[in-house]
Amino acid sequence: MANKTELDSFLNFLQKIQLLSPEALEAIYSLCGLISIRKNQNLQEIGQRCRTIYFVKAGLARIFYLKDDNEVTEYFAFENDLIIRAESLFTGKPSMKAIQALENTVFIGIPAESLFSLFDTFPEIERLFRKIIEQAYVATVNRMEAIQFHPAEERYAQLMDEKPDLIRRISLKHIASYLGITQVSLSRIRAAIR
Amino acid sequence: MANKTELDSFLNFLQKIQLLSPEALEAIYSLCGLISIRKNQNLQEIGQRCRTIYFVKAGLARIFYLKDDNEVTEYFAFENDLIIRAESLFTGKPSMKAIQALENTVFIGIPAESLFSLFDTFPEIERLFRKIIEQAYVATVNRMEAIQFHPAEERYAQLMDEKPDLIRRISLKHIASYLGITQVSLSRIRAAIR
DNA sequence: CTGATTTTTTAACATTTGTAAAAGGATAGG
DNA sequence: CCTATCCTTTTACAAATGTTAAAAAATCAG
Repeated sequence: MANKTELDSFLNFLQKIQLLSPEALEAIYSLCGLISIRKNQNLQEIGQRCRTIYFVKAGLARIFYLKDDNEVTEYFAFENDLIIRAESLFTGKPSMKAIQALENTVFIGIPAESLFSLFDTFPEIERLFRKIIEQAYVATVNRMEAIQFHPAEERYAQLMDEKPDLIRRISLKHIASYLGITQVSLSRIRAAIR
Repeated sequence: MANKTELDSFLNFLQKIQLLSPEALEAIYSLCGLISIRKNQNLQEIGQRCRTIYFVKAGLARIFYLKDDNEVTEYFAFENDLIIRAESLFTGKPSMKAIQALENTVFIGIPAESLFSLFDTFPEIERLFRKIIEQAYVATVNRMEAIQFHPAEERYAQLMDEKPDLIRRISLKHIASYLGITQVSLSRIRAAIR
């Protein structure tokens, strides 16, 4: 198990979403574990049922899946981001998605079942979790809108504007698949705005 | 306020997601109201802050927004579907989206603030709501995947397969915008598979 | 029923994005 | 330092979808 200072960033992250009593914090704390994964290794493989909620303490990771033998990046998680394979966690089905470290990465992991069982004792933890999902839901609806109605060039410009880190730390092929375009197409876009 | 039989379908819908105590059901029941909207009229206008959660008791409705003066349909709600402008409800910002009745429609409405304030007394209602959002979130992630990586023709075929009702009850221009393509493009697709 | 309005289809052309293959750069391990 | 590998760009061409306009079909109101 991790010691308390190692979990500071995570517990702070949670407190900003929903203030928690010392008891609830302690209960969450006691479930947390640290997992280190080397660059390019997978934290979770495709086909596994997702039973853990992760938080990136340091490093960088992504969720990806295979579409016709091509890797498609669904999500990037930087330091202090949650990373959850929700389609599996909420449905109980095996996940068709993998979690991969794009740099040497330290994750904080919480077993989902243990966390969920805290909901009965600590409604405030269920509330925290509800708010997390609400935020993720709104973000996803907005991203869907972008993919549907903004040309790839705009989406690239916006992404670079919001997260200039991406281009420094993530290979362009991953960024392309995240944007829903091919690498060739992204190259063209980059050439056009140069 | 509505009488109990009028709310049966709604309360049944909720019970299937999360079993509720009689007290919790009664608390929800007492907040519900019925609203009838004629075909092509808006239940909620663009620019209003969303403060109500709706359920379609009878009829058919959609959420849409304007993109360069064109109406884009984000969501269709048939009988026994929830219809919520989440981006506004969860953020408190004015909604850029309208709710419109596509047929004469009877909605059940619950003031969101009143419902949310039940969360403190009835954790089971917060749980219900958490599960509703989880389902919506997973559905949205899947839809995003479809839009990103399945050609329009496949998406149309799948939609017709899952909800054959759509084509009978909804105009093709609305379906086209829901699929993220132009009406002309949808016409071509329909001509191709004929 | 009839004319007006709306919806859907068709056509021609432009633009965007994809595919495949090759070349150029960068990087890591020996 | 050198080679092998991976990443990125470029090129040429194909396919999908958008744009505009007009015709055809369906729907609606009087």
